[in-house]
Amino acid sequence: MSTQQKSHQDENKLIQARKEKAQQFLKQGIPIYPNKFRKKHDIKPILEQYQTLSHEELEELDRVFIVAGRIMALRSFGKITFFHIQDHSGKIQVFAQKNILGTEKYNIFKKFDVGDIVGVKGPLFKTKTGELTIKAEDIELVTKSLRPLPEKYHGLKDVELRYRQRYVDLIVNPKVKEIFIKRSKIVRFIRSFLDERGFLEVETPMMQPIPGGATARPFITHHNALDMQLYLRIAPELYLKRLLVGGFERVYEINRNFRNEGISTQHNPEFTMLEFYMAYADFTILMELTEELFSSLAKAICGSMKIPYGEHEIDLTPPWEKLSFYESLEKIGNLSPAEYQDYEKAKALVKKLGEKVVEGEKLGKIQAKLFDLLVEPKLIQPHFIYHYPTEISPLSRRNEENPDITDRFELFISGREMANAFSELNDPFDQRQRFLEQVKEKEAGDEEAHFMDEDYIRALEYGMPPAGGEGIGIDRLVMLLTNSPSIREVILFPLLRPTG
RNA sequence: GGGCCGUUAACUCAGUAGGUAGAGUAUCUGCCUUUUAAGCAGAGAGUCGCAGGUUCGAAUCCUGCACGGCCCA
Repeated sequence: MSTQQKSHQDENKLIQARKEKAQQFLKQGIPIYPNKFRKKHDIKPILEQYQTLSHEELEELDRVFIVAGRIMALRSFGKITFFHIQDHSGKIQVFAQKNILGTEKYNIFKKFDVGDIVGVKGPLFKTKTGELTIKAEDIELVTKSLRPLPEKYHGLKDVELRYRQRYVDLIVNPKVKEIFIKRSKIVRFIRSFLDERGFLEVETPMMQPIPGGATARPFITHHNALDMQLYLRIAPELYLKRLLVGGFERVYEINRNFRNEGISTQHNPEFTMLEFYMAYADFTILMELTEELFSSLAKAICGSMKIPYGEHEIDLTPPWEKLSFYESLEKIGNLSPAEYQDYEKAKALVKKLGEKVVEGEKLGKIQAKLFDLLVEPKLIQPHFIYHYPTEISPLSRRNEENPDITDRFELFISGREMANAFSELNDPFDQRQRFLEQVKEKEAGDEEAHFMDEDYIRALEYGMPPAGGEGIGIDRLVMLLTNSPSIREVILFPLLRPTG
């Protein structure tokens, strides 16, 4: 269906009427999309500064305010009208009176609709009910709105419409706006947290010839001029570590990753990730840094280290619980070493729990599935799970005492993975072996297995200082700090199938 | 991929043991100079998601499809 047909189809009488009204304005010489009005004041500061003043004090103030915003509610009484206008900062009531504006202006104003953007000039006063209000001496149309807004009391509830037309959601649901303001504050907090500690923010490729740094299916694209296949990145990790080789000792990047996988309340194909790398540090130092980051973030954003999430209260006060991967299988998963160390028994158990086991899958991977099924959902309060099997950690440094496990941890809160960190593997011999293992798995049919990256090996051969590195899912963090049940509530435009 | 649920006016929602499609908000008209989910009186507004089927008759029952939500994988 063409755009034109489509736009014709979703016309309705209300839109028709507004279009006709707009034509009437034009005929009267009233521009419907002028760009001449210059507002001087934001609404929120006006409310904050003058809310407490008395009637008399406001009268003595003798100040004219020039504000602009969208008409949100209109209560008309014939010769007077009350309405609210909403700008980016807040909402204030405006009082329009025929005697003050004059008949001509008042009659034009009376034709304005809820949703129109208007500019208002006038002094402040307080109504009988004590609401701080602007007494309009002038009102002009700044932008005509052609579509009716959702119902004023219930707002826009239809989840699908809210995501497809987020602009409407943002106009009518103040809580949605708050989430995205918080999201911005969270990201800004993280940046200054890292900047203060000497980290350098960098940007590395989103389009990569070899996708690396995570086990995930990539999106594939093609560059015409170079006639080459490119992948949207699944992680920035290998590029950031090349920068450690290059001599930057503390780097971070906050940006989008893309994974060609399913969509759920916790997964969007593109999502935002923080990754940071710290030379001359290891995973234990990162645990402390993570505790510090999360707890100070909660305090700054939510005002407390104890925050509500769903039916739980999450306590982010450090220090957090720490359990090794195998300890967690035993203590939280209630498994015995005999159950999770025996390949056949572990495999049978995974199948019994309803998860598939791919032929030839290694024990580490099966243990990870047991963890996902039996442990992860129970980790409501913050838990560091550390010492993951080497088989499932191809970029992590081996533990000095036991080469079958790595100096790696993941952080879980509210039953979800929030961070993944490790002492980085900087031994090019070992890294090559690990890549070769991955390539074998890829050849055996595991689409998520890592690619061999010869240039990355070459970089390690120049020498990468020992380092700790960590990735934190920003969307999930925002979900946690805004008490949002779905990742779509914290992504402005989540991916949806297009309609018709 | 599987299961369950949803889709009715611009928005929020009712609805029928199968029998002419409803309310509130919004819109339009009229009255109204301190309202704030303003009020009062009146009017207009719907391919009941789409396509088939059963039936004298389907928004309602059946099948398929689309989109979405939740849960599982």
